[in-house]
Amino acid sequence: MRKLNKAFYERASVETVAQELLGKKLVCIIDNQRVSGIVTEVEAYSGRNDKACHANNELRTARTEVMYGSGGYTYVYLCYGIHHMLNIVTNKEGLADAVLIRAIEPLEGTNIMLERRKANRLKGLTCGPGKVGQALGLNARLHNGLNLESDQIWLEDAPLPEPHQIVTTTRIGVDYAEEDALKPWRFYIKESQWISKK
DNA sequence: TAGGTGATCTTG
DNA sequence: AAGATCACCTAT
Repeated sequence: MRKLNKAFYERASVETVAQELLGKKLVCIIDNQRVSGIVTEVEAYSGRNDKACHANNELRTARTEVMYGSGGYTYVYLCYGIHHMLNIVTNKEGLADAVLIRAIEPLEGTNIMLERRKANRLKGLTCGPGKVGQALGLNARLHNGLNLESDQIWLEDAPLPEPHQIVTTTRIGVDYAEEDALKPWRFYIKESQWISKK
């Protein structure tokens, strides 16, 4: 299956890219260990008119810099001192949008993911953004700004889920974002067993 | 339902 | 230079 390319990520609508990432295959080769999974839950964040986004109000710092680059790169950051969160940078250079990968369905390398997560069953293994980062072996210092057409991490094309299989809700954990907390920018696959919260 | 955890950002 | 904040997870 072919890798999703720059044209896919550089599109102007981050909500569209977010929805279309559902069902795609995420492959990661970190520490020589190949693991993969199907994307089951995502959230869109926009650098303009979205108080929930780290790059809101054109905020430009060392951390947010990668989001201002062109689409098709990783944005990995540490949250609450513990969780390494994987985001996909979208849109053109200068426009800081990103999609948070919140859950995947484990596919290849499940033994490695179980070991990294110190778990003994697939149920609950990768349903939540912190769990995804841990299962993939991601680290904010090492894996921020990676090209998604590289051989370390990429997404492979797959058929879109039917519209009726996609559930749309508000985003998790963004209550502080006032009116933007109401944006319906979280998307997940309805019947998937790997969802952070139904 | 509370607490752990540490980088990041803002304020003084 | 210090303190508040934070796109979460796990265990009581």
